[in-house]
Amino acid sequence: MSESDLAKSRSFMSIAPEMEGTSRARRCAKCCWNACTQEGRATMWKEKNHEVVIDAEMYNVCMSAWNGCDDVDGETIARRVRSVMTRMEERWHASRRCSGGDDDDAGGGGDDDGAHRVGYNILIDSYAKWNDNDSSDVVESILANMNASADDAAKSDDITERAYASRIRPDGVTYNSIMNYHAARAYADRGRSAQRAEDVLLRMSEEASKRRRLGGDVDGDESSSLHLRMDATSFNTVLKAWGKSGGGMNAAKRAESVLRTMMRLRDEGHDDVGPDPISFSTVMGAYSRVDAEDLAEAVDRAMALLDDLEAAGTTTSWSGEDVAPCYNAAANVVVRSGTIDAVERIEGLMNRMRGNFAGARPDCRMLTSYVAAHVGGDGSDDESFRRGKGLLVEMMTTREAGPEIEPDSIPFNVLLDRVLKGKSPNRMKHADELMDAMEGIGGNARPDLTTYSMMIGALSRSTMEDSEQKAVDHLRSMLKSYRDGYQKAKPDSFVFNCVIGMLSRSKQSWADNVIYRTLMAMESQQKKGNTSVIPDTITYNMVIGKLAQTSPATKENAKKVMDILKNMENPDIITYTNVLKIQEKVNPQKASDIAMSYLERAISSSDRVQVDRLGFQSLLFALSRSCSMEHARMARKAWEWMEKYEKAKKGGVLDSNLCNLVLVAYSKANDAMAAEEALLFLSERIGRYNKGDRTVLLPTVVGFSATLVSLGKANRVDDAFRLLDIMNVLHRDGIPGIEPDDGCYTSILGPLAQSEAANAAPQALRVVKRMKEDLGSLSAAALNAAINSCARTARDAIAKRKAIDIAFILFHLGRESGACDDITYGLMIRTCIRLTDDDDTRIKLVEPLFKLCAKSGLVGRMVRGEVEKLNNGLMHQIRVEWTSNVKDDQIL
DNA sequence: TAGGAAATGC
Repeated sequence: MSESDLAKSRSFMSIAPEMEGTSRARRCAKCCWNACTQEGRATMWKEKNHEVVIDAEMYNVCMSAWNGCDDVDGETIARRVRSVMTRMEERWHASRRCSGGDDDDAGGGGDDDGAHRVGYNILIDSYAKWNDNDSSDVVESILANMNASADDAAKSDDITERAYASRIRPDGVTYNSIMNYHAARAYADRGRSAQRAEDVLLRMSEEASKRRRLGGDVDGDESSSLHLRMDATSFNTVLKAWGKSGGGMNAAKRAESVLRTMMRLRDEGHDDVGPDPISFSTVMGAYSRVDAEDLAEAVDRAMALLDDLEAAGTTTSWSGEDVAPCYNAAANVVVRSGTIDAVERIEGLMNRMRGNFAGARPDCRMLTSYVAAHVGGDGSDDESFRRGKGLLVEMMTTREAGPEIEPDSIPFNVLLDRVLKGKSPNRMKHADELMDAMEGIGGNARPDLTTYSMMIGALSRSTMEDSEQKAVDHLRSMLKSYRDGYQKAKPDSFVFNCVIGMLSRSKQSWADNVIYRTLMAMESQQKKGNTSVIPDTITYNMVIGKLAQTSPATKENAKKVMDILKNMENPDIITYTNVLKIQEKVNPQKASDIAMSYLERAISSSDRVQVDRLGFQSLLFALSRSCSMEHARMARKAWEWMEKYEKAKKGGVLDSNLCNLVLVAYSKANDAMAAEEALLFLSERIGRYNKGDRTVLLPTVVGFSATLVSLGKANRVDDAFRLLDIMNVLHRDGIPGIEPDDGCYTSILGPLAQSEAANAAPQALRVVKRMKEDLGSLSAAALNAAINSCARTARDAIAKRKAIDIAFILFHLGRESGACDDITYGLMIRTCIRLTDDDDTRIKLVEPLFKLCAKSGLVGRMVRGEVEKLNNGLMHQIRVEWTSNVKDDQIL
């Protein structure tokens, strides 16, 4: 930055306070920002030339400009203001250090103003705009530091230091800003922040009397800074805090008692803390936010407050305009109370206002309550809708002397809200009529963002067949209205998302095309600088949801989904639910990796848990499809984490089906420890159940089956039997869905057959025998799995001989139960072929099997395949039998 | 430094 640039910035900044309007405020802020961030270089330049100095005032103007920007979010404002302040402080401290004795440099720190209370006041004010962030301690420490610095500097013998003390000492604005900070945070914290605001008021009062006692001696000749005066604003800010606190009747009464303190102080002669109309309307606002059952009492309190207002009005110069908000607030309490005579009471209020304050007349806000009183609380019948609409149109229609009440969309929107929430079958027709009326009146009464949001929102909830067409039409007229310069119709992400959501659910053939065009329109709004239209998490979720829905799932779509995910700022659980939905079909291993990393983050982050039922299910499901032990362990960890969280919160995420998924994950894992850990998980739960905890969630037969799979894999048949015993006990105890079925036995037998254990065949026989005992019959699946285990395991001749015996025992057990199918014969033949070494023995075993098979009409593909493996001679013999016994269609 | 309005996604 050159000298002239800096000079330009300076002169620009000097006119900044007169500037209004967002874009100009921003431009100014940007200019100041540039000036201040370039300040390091400017200082170097200054040191050479002894000329250009960015002084405290320039910093203050810069901070004030940022603080005044209303089209950036509060966090940005607070960070920018703080950043300017930090530079200013650094600069100030540096110049104080070098001014100590080195007067070589005439342009050095000595002539610098240094930090000023105005800057800190702005800083505190900017923190109040940063929502969802607790800066209470930061803000309080700014105040404490200002006081400490001032006290410190005031003790100095140096006159410059003492002047600094007077510049930095907190003033009334500082204290009011601190209270305003707490008031801004008070929303629904049930009075904690309001109490803090009130505490600050008390401290302010103590500080004011302390300074009065000290008189003008502390800060030398700059004694004006010792004046600290409380004013009505200080008290009103505390009233606001109680009103916003969400503390219901108690908070409203606290507010009223502060108001009564103001009246007492006024009566004692402290005129500048006497209540003004704002005080009264704020307290009445607090009464309008009490719980439903307290509203009747709230109406009485509001009326009593009006008595006090009117009494005070006789000795003040309040105009009708000043007090109108109080009557409006009272009318609002009346409407909320839902009292039957609301219309009459509001008419009474209007008369009362006119009678007590000359020139007072009802305004748009009063009209809003009046119309709301006409249509009542629980929706409206056709008659009261017409009356309400007629009233609005009449009052806002221009006559010779202009309209009775300035056209405004808000009372229309209130009526529209009631109509849309009402039960009249004509409500959509009424809504359209109302929008036409708004259009007809024109100006500020034209449909605005709220109107369109309500209409489009209502359409997206309705089942009308052409609702998506209507919503699209509304969005179009909104865009046109905004394009024509109507700022109140500035679209935001909500209306776009709502329409896109409807279209993505639509069955209309044109919907996909219009989704695309709507996204384009969204992008174009963004490009034109409409900052309230940003594709957000919900937008992306709908797009991802749509991609994940397409069937069959393709790799291309999965990749698109992953690209979107990568670029998303705040993917949430719904995003991941959709991402997993498509990845599971395309690449299950990747799906479980994604689930793993999401859960790792969720578990380790200190933030509030953001996992809902559906999301948790898809996360566990993804993990349960993996073969990795790490994933199984994560499934268990996530379950236990969620269980702990639910215990504290009484949520409803977990159920038996989700519990099953943990055990399924272990059953898939290829790891020696899997069975052990699955049992541990299970026995911990059963142990709790046995100790009398009836709330513990147990898996169903699905989860137990999965555990039996793990045990089968590990060849732990005795443990499997114990588990079956436990299932029977629990079943008899009345736990639903836990009785062992034939699938349980198959679960043990299947992996047993896959295992390479030498004793697999006798183990399988034990299981089959137990199955027959327990259930009275066998299933083909179980039987086949057992026979299969005979074929795979035997190594030496004796073991082979034994395995064949077992296979035939199994076969006969199967025949007793009528459980043999074509696969059974195939497996038997395969077993015989594999476990015999000479053709004689082989044919001796296979031939009767085959005959039996053919006789039962069970020659299938597998039998055919096995028989073809026999050498030619044998093949021939069997073929003779085959062709004489088997019909063609059975061969195929 | 007060006061009247709306809402989307698995």
